[in-house]
This record gives sequence, structure tokens and C-alpha cells, in this order.
Amino acid sequence: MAQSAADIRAPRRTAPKEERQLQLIRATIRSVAANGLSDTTMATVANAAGLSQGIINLHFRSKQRLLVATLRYLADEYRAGWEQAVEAAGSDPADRLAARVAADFTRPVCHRDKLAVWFAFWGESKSRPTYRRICAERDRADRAAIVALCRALIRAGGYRGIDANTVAATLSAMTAGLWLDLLTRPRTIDRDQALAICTAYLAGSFSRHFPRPEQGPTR
Amino acid sequence: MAQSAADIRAPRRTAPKEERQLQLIRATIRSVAANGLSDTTMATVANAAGLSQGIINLHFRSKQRLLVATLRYLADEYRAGWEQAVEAAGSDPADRLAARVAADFTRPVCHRDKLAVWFAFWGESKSRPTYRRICAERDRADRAAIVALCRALIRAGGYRGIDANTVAATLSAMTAGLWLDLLTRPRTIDRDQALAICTAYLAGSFSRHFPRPEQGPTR
Amino acid sequence: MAQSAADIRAPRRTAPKEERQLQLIRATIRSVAANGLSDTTMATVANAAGLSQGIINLHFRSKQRLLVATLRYLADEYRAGWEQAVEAAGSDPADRLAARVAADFTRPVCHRDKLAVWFAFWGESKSRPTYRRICAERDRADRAAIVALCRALIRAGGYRGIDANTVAATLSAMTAGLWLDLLTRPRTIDRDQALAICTAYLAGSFSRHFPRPEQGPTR
Amino acid sequence: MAQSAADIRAPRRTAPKEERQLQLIRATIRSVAANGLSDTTMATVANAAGLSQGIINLHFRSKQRLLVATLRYLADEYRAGWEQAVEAAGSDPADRLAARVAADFTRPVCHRDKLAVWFAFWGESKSRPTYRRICAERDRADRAAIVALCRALIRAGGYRGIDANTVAATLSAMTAGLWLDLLTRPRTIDRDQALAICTAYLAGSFSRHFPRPEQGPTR
DNA sequence: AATGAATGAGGGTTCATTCAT
DNA sequence: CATGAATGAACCCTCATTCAT
Repeated sequence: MAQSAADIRAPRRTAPKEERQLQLIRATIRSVAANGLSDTTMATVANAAGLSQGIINLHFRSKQRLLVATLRYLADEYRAGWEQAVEAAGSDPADRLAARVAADFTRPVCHRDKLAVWFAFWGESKSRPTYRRICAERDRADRAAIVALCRALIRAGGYRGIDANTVAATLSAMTAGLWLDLLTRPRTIDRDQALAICTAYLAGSFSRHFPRPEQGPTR
Repeated sequence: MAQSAADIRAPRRTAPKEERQLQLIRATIRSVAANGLSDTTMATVANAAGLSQGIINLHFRSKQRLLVATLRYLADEYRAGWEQAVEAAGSDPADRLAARVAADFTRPVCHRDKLAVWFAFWGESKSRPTYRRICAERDRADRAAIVALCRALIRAGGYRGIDANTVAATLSAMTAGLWLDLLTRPRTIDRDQALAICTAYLAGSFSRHFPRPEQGPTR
Repeated sequence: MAQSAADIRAPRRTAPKEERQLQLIRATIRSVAANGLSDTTMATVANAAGLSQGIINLHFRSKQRLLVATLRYLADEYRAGWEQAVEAAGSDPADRLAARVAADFTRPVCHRDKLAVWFAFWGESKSRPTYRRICAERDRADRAAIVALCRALIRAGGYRGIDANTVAATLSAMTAGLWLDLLTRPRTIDRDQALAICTAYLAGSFSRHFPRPEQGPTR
Repeated sequence: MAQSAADIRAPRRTAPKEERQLQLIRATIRSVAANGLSDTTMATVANAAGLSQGIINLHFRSKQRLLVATLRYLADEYRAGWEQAVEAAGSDPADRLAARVAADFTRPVCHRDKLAVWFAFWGESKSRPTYRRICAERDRADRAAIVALCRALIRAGGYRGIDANTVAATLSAMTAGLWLDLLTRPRTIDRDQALAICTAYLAGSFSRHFPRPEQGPTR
């Protein structure tokens, strides 16, 4: 509102700390997607951010910290995404579960660049305890939430013989597997089709709440 | 026939070559699992193989070719694994499908080191067409086979309203997702539990051929 | 008289400049002593001074100028120290020479931090004409003064066969050498012992003016 | 003798390990003398050695280790020099002491490049315990030897009232101080003059064994 | 006068590759 | 076939310097 004209014309040379860090994290995601994790260098990231070489060490102290911050950013964004979606879905257990599953295939979370980054980190997670810890923590919280949603639906719907843990594990696994398809074979599947496959599974498990789709996805 | 005396003296002429290459590929898998793809160097591989520095360039001409050979090796081994399993399962469609799914969680294929390598390559696949091509090819052939197995069972079992493509996509996705759990959270799941989750899904889809398990896996 | 109100509020206007420079020179000495010359950076100096990064370039224009200013500061302080000591010693030639020698081992001049800086500059003096010039100038003036003091004593004491130049060269050399001991082996020698060694030499040369010490220094 | 022509023509691409290390240490000495310790880089050293960048890390693992090796080389060479000189001097105590002192001003040990390196290391010794330890060890052994030589002469010559420790400390200090003159003011003093100053001191202390020189050095 | 975010050249080091042995 | 010394490009990071504030 009280912003001067000068502020608009030239991109400020100095920016708030958090803004710069976010800018660099986004550049990192682009670079990892474009070059792979092992060909992502300080230069490719700085370049993608349109900034100078030294800026990363200025804000993150090391490349490694930048990568960890990037992973954490993805994990936080992912979690915030589904939490918000579930919240917005209201109180009906079926709606909530549907929202939870759909959240995994929304635009921002399911962007192909980000999927590439997830898989890159997973690939390193065996050798990097820090990565593994962040991933495991994300998974743990995520799984617990899905189990809770399933339990609520099972109770509300009076389903018998359905194990919430198994359903949750299946749904979680399907997300990761479908992400892989979206990543490596983008021509054969899109986000909607991926979601449809999940929905089909839900229809099979909770038949009174999820309509069986007319048509399966092609291929 | 036109073999020189020298060729006879040395024990085998061609075998050692392939043997060395296999030795190096295995060392690569160990190194990628232990150090990550971006910290895997010619030295870590040569070291893991117990051989000298120059050996890789001698046998593979470049690091890149070694990595591609490793990926191809994994893909071939994987495919051979399930083809053989399905073959050994006999002619019953349900047995064949069960064997196919179980093949994904057998020891050699589902070794944690190899899972780490798979994810590492997937992580790079967006930026490396060669990797993506190999992965996509594997997936394509794999998927087609699963679809065929599902179709056979649907026809044989007289199942209605089940789309083979959807089931196959679900099974494929589940494998990748469960592999991820096995990789990043080995304490919370093992190969048997992973298979049980798949079997539970089969039981839900093909209820007349797969018994519903009494107990779901923990967590 | 024509001072504005603002000028009065802030304490002094020009003094802070020299004060700041002195503050930075002292911080440089501490940093070189603590980190060595090659690990002394703008940051270590600014840090030691408790000031911000840009301050050095503001006051000295470059790191190199700061270092030169530091060397000059040491040389000036050193010279002022012995000039004042000799002056204060009165007119007796023996007292004056004794004061001159003792000045090399007084607290402020012989502080271990400063010795470290001296040696660091000497180490670079071969490759840096500027350093060498400052050091050589200091030495030249110093030596001339010592020679004069020796000559005065030789004449006054009627000593025969003693060469003032040789004595002066010996005394100068001893100072540097004892400083080295104080720097690198502080546990084996202190300032008093160092001075005693010099005094012993004087006693050997000017036996009628300097009493032979009863006891040599330990070690 | 049995050296082939080829070996002579081209400078062997691979050299014995120790030879390469020595080559690099000598290059380091030249570089430190020419550029100073803080401007000595891997590049200046590799360049001075006529070899490639990576060679230093290949042979010394790090720049720091190269520097330590260089300091150790100097210390060893120095010690070997005077030990050999004293040995060669025969059994006469005065001859041995004279040889010991003269050894400090022989060509190889007293080369100006090496003096520059000594002072550079001494300048860093306060901040680098490793340097200090090597220097202190050298000094300790050296001093002990000089004290022993002085004691032998005092006993043999029947000198009274001369403290061997004091004489040794004086001689040691003089060497370092005269080295400084040779380093920073090469025009005003040379090795012979430096030795003459030491000899004059010996003449003053052990008058029956060392003739008093006719003329002191200029300046 | 003083700050500290930003730059970018250059530092030490790693590592894929070459090649003499 | 196999080795490992050697290379040099490229990596991550540091740091002197600049400049908007």
C-alpha cells in the first residue's frame, strides 16, 4: 500500500531472509527435477534462482543443509495440503477419507518436479539417516491420520471384516506407486486417472459409500 | 579351431569378462545402497569390488555406462524372477497371479540394497532419458503381463465388473509403494507383511479365489 | 562555538575515526595471534573487534592496508617504547644501554600476541616488499641507536677492543632469538629470564659496568 | 648404469613416491619464499613443481599435511646438518662447538628461501599446535646438544664462572636473530658476517680457545 | 558512520578418465 | 588383463569487496 514505485521497478537487491530461502528451495526443486540429485550443484541451483553462487552458503551454510531444508519443505507442504483438505471436507467420514486420498493428487503436491525430488531423496535415504528420519516421520504421521480416517468410516458405516491398518497401508502404498507412474510414464497416466484407481479401491472396500466407477482407466 | 596356444593356456577367455562385469555391477549396487547415487564414485565401486581404480573404465568405458548396465541388470533380474515364478506356478490363473505378486517380495528381488538402487534411478529418471526409457520399458512389459494374468483369472473365475487394467495398475502401484516402506521404514514392515497386504487386496477383488486373511498386518 | 546541537549530543566527531582504526588494529593483532596470518580474515578481525563486516573496508579501504597499518603500528609502538625508556634512564651510558635492552622485554612490547604478529610479518617479508621495507627501516633506526649507545659506553668506560657494531648486532640478534623462544616455548622461558641472558652478555662485554650475575637462567 | 635412453629423454611420468614428495616439498619451500605462506596455494606449489593440481592431494592428502611435511623436512635437514658437522669436527671440544655454530650458517641450511619458511611457520606457531610442537621439539634437542658441547668445553678448558645454559641460550638466540637479518636485510649482512658475530661472542666467552677477531663486521 | 546482504573470483579438494607399466 | 600414478575439470565453499539501506 505504502510501497514506493522504486520497490516495484527493480527486484530488490536484498530480500527478507525467509523469502530468499524459499526462493532457493524452489530453485533446488527445479534443479533436482531437471538435472537429477547427483547433477544438482550449487551453480545449477543458484542459476535456477537467478542469484549468485555464494548466496546458498550465505543462507544455508552448506549444500547439504539446503537439501535437507528442501526435503523438509516438501514434507511440510505435503502434510499441510492434506490436513487442510481433510479439514475442508467437513465431518462426514467418507468425505474426509475421499478428500485425504484426493489430496495426494492435487496440482501443487503432485507436480512432476516434486515427485522427482521425492524419489531422489528416497533413493538416498538408505545412506542418509537424516533423509530417512524426515521421510519416516512424514510417513508415520501420515499413516496414523489415514488409519484414523478409515477407522471412523468403518465405525460410522458399520463395516465388518475390514482392517483399518491394511486399508491405510494399501492406500499409502498406492499413492507412492502411482506417483512413480506419473513420474516415469507421464504419457500413460495423469493425475485424474491415478485418483480414479484409488477411488476404485475405495469402492471395493467401502462399497456403500463409494460408487463403483463405470470405466477403469485406459492401459 | 584357429585358437592360438596362448588362448588355451589362460583359463577361459570370455567368461572372466562377463564375470568381472557382474562383479562390478554387484559392487555398484552395494555402493549405491551404502553411499547413495551421488556419493557413489569409481573409487567406492572399485573398492566394494576389491579391485583397482582403472578397472571400471576398462570394462565399461565410463561411469555412466556402468550405471546404465546396473539398471539394466536390475530390470532383467526382476523380469526373469517373475517370469520364472509364474511359469513354475502351473496353469491355474489364480496360482499364476498369486505367484506373480509374490515374486515382487522374494529375497533376491526385494533386497533392501536393490530397492535403494531402484529409487535412486527413479529419482534421476526425469532428467535422464536413458534411465526413464529402461524403467518405462520394464514397467510396460510388466504391466502387460499382469493385465494378462488378471484377464485370465477374470475370465476363468467369471468375475463381473472387474477391470483388469485397474487391478493391474493397483497391484503395480502397491508393489512400488510397499517397496518404499521396506526401504525407508524397515522396522515397521517386512516382506511377508508387504505380501500380505497385496494378498488382502486380491482377496477383496477375487473373493472366490483368495481367502480373506484372518488378521491384517500391524501398523 | 559554531557547533550545531547535533555535534554536541554525539561525543566527539573526529576522534572516533582514529579510535576505530586503533580498535581494528588491536583486533587484527589478536586475530593473527589466535588464527595465524593466513587464517586471519576480515570476518575474524571484525569479530574480534565486535564490529560488523563492512567496517574494515570503510576505515582501511582494503585488508592489505589494514595489515600494513598493523605492522606500522607495531613498529611505531616498539620504537616509542625504547626511545622513551632510554630517555627516562638519564644520562649515564650504562644505564641508557641497560634501559634500551630492557625495553625489548617489557610487557606491552613483548606480549606474546605481538611476537606472533612480528614473526608472521617477517615470514611474509621476503615476498612483500612493503613489509620488508617497514621492518628494515625499523631495524636500521634501531640498530643505529644501539650502536650509538654502545659507542657512548665504550668511550665513557674506556673499553678497548670492543666493536660497537658487533655488540649492537649481537644484542639485536639476541632480542629476536629470545622473542622466538618466548613465542614457541613459553614454558621454558619468561621475560625476566630472557632479559637476564641479555644482561649476562652485557656483563661479559662491559665487565666494569654490569655485574656478572650469580646464577644463570634455568634451562 | 643400466638406464635406458628412454628414461633419460623424457622425465618419467611416474616417479617413486618419496621422490615426488620431496619434489613437492621443495616446490613448497620455493613457493612460500616467493609468495608468502598465506599466498601459497595448491596451484603455486604444483606450478613450482611443474606438476598438475591434483598431485598434492594424491601424495599428501591435504595442503595442511604438505605444510607439516615441509616443516618436518626443514627440521630434519637442519638437525642432520649440525649433527654431521659436529661429528666431522673430531673430538676437540672447541672444534666441535665451532662446527656446531658454523653449521647454522652453511649454504643449504641458511638459504634465504628456507629462512623465509622458518619465519612463516614460527609466525603461525602460536595458532597451530602442530607447528609449535615440531618447532619446540627441534629447539629442545638442539639446545640440549649445544649445552652439552659448551659443558664439554668448559670442563676441558677449565673455565670458571661460565654457565653452559646461558651460553647455549645466547648462541641459539643469536642464530635466530641473525637469520632474521639475513632474511629481511640481505644487503647489510651475509652468512660469513653472521658467523663472525657468533665467533666474536665465543671469543668473548672462551677466550683461550677462540681468537678475538681483529675487525668486527660493518654495520 | 555503520550495517550486513549480496557478489563472484579463487581457494582446497574430489574424481572420472587416461596411460605407462 | 590389470594396475595405480597422474591429470585437470568441476565441485563446494570461503572471503574480500561492494552497495543499498
